[in-house]
Amino acid sequence: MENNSCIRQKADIEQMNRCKDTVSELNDSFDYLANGLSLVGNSVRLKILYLLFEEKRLCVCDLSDILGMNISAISQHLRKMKDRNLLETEREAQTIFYSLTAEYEKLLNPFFDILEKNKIIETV
Amino acid sequence: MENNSCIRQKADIEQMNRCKDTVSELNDSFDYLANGLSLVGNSVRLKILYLLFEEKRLCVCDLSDILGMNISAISQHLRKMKDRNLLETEREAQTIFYSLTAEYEKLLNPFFDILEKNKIIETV
DNA sequence: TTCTTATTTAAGCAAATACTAAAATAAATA
DNA sequence: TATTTATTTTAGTATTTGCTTAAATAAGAA
Repeated sequence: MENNSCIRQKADIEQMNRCKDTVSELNDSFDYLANGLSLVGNSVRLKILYLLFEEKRLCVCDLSDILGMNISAISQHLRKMKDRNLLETEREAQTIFYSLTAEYEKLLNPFFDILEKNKIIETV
Repeated sequence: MENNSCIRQKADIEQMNRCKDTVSELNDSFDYLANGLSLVGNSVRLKILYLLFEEKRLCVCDLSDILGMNISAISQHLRKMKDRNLLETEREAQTIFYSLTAEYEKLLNPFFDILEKNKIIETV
């Protein structure tokens, strides 16, 4: 981090300051949002989220079977998403069902739409 | 991957098969979308995307100055996003300006809205 | 209480990611 | 043509992430 003296001759000082203000103001929001999006930006977790969107609720064991992956690996993905409030759980005897939180169901809808559209295209 | 014999007694076989079909049908779409979202799910890149949303276009050097980061680091982030079509470039003499592609400007709008709302809240 | 079923947690490792530093490209100007 | 300015690329390294294996919880059934 020595090389940030690169300021162009033509650089718009006012613009630079406006941008720096935005970044420092929103710094925590950027971190928080990026962390949430990084959870969605993994194909195993995206599959889990989409399956929960379609099926409403599933348990670790279902997901392990569907995705052909170790239960422990799935459980660790679910935990991360629950910790960040993308998912919630309800227990039914020994079985713990995971589902999308209302907030993220809504937020992720545009992406689920994209996937749904692709499904139709690929089915034709 | 030995432990996926966990199928619950109560598991809904029809549901499992439906889910497996969805996953195998959409497999490439999941990978592609997750890869795109993983790019957005990094706070440095999210900042870059939001700044480009607000300012329309910026060069590596501007971003390096605004974010207080090495030009090389920023350049590598920009390249990844350009490769995946989140960003496009236009050259003006020696300076290369980056901007959001129309597609991602639209797709990321709900997230930019969240950030904008936080900005107002934090400013009050 | 012991056994089974469903799930989580902890430890360890391999692969992926982000950053630094240095060298390479590329256009404009002297 | 040589120099400056703007940017990219390459190589190396440290951190993070995702998965495996094994041990730990937790609830219901024998």
